[in-house]
Amino acid sequence: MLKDRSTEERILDAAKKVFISKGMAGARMQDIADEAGINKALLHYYFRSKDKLFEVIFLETISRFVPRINEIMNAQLSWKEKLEAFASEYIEKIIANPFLPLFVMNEMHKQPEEFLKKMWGGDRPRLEKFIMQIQQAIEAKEIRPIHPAQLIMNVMALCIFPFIGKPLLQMAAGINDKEFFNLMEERKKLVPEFIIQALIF
Amino acid sequence: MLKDRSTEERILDAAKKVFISKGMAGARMQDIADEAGINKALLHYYFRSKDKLFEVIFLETISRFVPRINEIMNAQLSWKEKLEAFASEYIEKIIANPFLPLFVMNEMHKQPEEFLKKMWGGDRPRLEKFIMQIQQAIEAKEIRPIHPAQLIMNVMALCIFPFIGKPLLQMAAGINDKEFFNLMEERKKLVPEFIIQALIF
DNA sequence: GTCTATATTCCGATAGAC
DNA sequence: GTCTATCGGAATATAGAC
Repeated sequence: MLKDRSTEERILDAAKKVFISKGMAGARMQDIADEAGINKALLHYYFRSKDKLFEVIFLETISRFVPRINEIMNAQLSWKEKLEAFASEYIEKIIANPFLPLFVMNEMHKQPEEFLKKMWGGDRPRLEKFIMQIQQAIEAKEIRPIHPAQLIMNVMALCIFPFIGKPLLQMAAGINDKEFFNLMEERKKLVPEFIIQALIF
Repeated sequence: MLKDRSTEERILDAAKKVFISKGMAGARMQDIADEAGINKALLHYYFRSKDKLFEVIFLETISRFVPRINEIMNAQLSWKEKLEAFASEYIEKIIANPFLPLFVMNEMHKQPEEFLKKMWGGDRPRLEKFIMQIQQAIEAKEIRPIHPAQLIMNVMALCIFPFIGKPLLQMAAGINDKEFFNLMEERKKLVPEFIIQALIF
């Protein structure tokens, strides 16, 4: 807790930490106040309600993750390069924010309709160009036939799931935190390789 | 709500539905009472507290999913057949209980220590045999070298994640509920194929 | 802006009639 | 066993002093 940071900034950092680790329903305003080193009343002074505070955190958080998808998927890159860039960058990001995927998935399930509008207000992921590249690679007999949606699911699953299922995986595979971290680092290269091997003849 | 089902049974069904869709923290005893068609007091009559009721639901739920892992992974099957059996059976099960993965992942993250003890009290997943088969296949140059833990992550990710990330995937890939269901059916065969193709030379 | 104290609402749990 | 009514605590939110 640095003294020179503004109170509002400290609240936002504290709220992000608490909301992401406990979820909206599990988070307590007292937890956030303690984490920020202030009292509850100040939270309401800066942000009217818990709902408002949550909304700020939520939108700010996902806005740091969405735009880069479009940058990668619409760049002048081959489908292989896009897979490599996506896996590498997003696994890297999630390593730095390991609780974020479960948080986002939870809130997406709870607020399906209005969430979508706010999350991608004019900022929907645009995968058409990538999908066309895949379809062309299929027609050119470069890769096996696959529904583009299945491929997208596989990419997201392989990048995101290990962080959501970490406890399950640690139990099933018998690995500790350090080993888990090393495996995640390795996945930045392993995931695109795995996918490309599955696709090509 | 069938009249001839016992009150305890109705409560358990209602609690399962509410807990799985809202999580422990988000679920209300009133919600469960309404869903079961009774009042709150009866919940406490049958199960002392919310915690106790949740524990019953949680253990009963996962116990229907864990043992089958050991059955498959220790059967007299090749590593390919085990992958096919696991993917097919678990995707099938999750299609019938689509909200269950997110529920289980959430509660695993919240109760890491005691969760593990209860979840696998003498019933840990035993993947040693499968792991040895993979290592032997690697040594025999049948498949590419891969850390067994990475393979296990990939299998679980490809089977489980689509249900957790459904809203995200529907947004990214632009698919509706009916199309999503069809894709999940297709995955029972697609996932093992995808993995095997990625593994073999 | 920041605090203490308090109001208000919500929710799990219990008491007691039937 | 099942209900209504209510308690008691916890959590969000507000009032008001400084």
